[in-house]
Amino acid sequence: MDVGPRIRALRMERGLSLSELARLAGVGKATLSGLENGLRNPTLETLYAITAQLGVPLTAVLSAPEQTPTVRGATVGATLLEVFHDRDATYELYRMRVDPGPAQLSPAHQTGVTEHVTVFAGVLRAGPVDAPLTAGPGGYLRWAADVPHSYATVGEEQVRASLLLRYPRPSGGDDRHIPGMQADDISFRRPGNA
Amino acid sequence: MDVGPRIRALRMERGLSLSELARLAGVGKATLSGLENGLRNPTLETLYAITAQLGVPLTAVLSAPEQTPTVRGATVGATLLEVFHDRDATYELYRMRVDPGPAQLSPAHQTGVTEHVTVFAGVLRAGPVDAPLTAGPGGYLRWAADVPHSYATVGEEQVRASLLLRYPRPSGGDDRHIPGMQADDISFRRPGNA
DNA sequence: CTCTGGTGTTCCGTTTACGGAACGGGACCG
DNA sequence: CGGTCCCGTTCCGTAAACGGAACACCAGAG
Repeated sequence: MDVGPRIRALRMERGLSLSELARLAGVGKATLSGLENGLRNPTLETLYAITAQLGVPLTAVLSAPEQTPTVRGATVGATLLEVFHDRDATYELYRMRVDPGPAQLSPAHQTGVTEHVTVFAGVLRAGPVDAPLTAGPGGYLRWAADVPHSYATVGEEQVRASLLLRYPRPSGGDDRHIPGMQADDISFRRPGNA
Repeated sequence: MDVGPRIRALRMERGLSLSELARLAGVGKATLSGLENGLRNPTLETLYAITAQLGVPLTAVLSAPEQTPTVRGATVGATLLEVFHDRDATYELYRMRVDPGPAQLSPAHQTGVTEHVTVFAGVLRAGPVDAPLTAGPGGYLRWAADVPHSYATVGEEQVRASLLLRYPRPSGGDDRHIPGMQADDISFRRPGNA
């Protein structure tokens, strides 16, 4: 939630001095300085004026820290994940690459979480450690993610897939649908290949 | 940037009264009330206390207003957009549905922004208003989005597509690749159908 | 009807984020 | 050396976001 370092990094990237950015954004130098150093608690208005001038949305400086696990590549040949997440925090979309080698393990998530994987390339064997599933290109897997689970390639080909992490609905709690968005919508399945 | 309505909606979803949420979040009722009604310009600290209590990340209530056009269903048969966005704010992914009828218009975005559309179903005619492009199922379109552009169906079938909004790289500025993510990765194209 | 317990809004004194100006510190030049 | 021109930080009066209390309103109970 401390946006200071991020703001400063973005400003530096653009080769702007503090004075310049303050002038461009129409905020006081004192404000920007204090903000970058974490000495102030900016209002949305102030923060927006600055991020808009930097050309990034507010969300760029507000990483949701504990909400996005982001298990990015721990060891060599490990899985590599890229992150999307929706605004209601009910699901997160990852790009996954699994390289040949020992299986990648993922700890149990909170109860109610489900994982949906659609394979693009390669053959993936993934799911609960005691009952993994297998899918090839175009294939689709799904499992409850409240137990430890694993990902591994079958054969020597790298696997490319999408991974959808579904969190239980904040209210209600049924798992039937995401409002305005069907699971199929992001399953990357070939059209006409139900 | 007016987070009020979103906060109120989230609170309602959870069946919380204003007084309850204010107490849970440790903020004054006056603050929450004024905030929901857009009469105040909250600090990050205040906003975070509330969103944390609602169980959503800050980003859930901060739709980047003019950065995400989000032309959600203005008129009957209008386009409907669903949002993803990455954490580096270099691209945003939408699901798009275009219903038959008059073309949907979108104003120019900031310079350097490109749009990439991949059609799932139906036939789409979209692009700069003076030079639209056409694509059917599996087809792919791309154009610079710094001019007004439009979306329309060809024929009476509803169009379903993905829309990728690419913002210019903060540093560098070339359009060659998204770090760790190739355009192809999210093009929804059929594998083996370059 | 009155009373009680809840809602959300408004009043108001306190706290604090705000921007302009003043400041200290280098880099460069004469 | 002094003078100039940037940088980023600190000072300080003003504007505004803050929380607590008072308020108007409504629903149900007695």
